[in-house]
Amino acid sequence: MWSLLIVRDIVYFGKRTYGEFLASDEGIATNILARRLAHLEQNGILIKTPHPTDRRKEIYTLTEKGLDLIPVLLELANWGAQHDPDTSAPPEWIALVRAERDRVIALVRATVQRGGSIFAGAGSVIEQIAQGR
Amino acid sequence: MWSLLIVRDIVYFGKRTYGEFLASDEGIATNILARRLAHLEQNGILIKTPHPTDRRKEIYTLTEKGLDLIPVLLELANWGAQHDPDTSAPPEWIALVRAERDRVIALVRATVQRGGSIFAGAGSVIEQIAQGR
DNA sequence: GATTTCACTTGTTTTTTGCAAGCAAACATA
DNA sequence: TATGTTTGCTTGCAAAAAACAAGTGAAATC
Repeated sequence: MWSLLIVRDIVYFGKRTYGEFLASDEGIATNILARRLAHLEQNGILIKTPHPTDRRKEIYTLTEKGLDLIPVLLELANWGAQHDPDTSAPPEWIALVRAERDRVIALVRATVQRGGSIFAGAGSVIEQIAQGR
Repeated sequence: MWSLLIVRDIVYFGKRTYGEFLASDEGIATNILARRLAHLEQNGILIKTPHPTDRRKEIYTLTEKGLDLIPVLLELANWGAQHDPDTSAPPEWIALVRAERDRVIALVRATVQRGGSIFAGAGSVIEQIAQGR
């Protein structure tokens, strides 16, 4: 029941479609991914909407309930940075979260809500932080 | 891999022995519990020490790495309080965590480190909070 | 000395996962 | 317009993991 990995992929890397989840996410099996997505949708953590131009695709978006998992994800990343030797989180990002927790949470939330992510894509959180300095 | 439930039982309810974990924890199977404990021990999240008076028992204690999971647990509880209809966390506790996060984390950490817990036993965190007011 | 408690282990069955392939609808190309 | 490709799944089947039931030995209790 590690569905939190999907939420993490959305928040950190801006993954939004079935194919994107399948491609990354440390190699999840396609039937398991389908089940987890259905499960997350049933639990009101994300919703599926048709892609505006490509009607084959579905866009998975976090609900309020899903967005509220962001603090949990940040704490987990912080823990991993402290204790997991092969963590992938950039040290300056971890330091920023520790120093300005509330502001970072609000910024991440607003960014993800409008389709952005922490690390990937234009208008990412790290990009905004870099601009604002 | 829901080993976090064991850590939660330690932090919130002061569970420390195999039998205590087995009794609560929403009915975990005994062989699975043994495997999870071994796994947590291997990963340096908890350590097993012989009980001082009863030599049949083993005491499971959180390491520094394990104690550092406390913020994650508190965030999960906060999320559950917001969105899980049948959450068991007392509202006043959740409110306290939100209002004085850093102080609560430090207090919980110190309490668990010396064998206490948030809710159970003498000298629990909620008892200390009630005293200090 | 017999019984109970405690922390496990050892089968066995049931559920979950991983892998491979397939499928229909929608798009892209020619 | 015909053909091939992409996309989001589903379907069988083997492998791994979990739940269930019972047992074991050491240490405590009676």
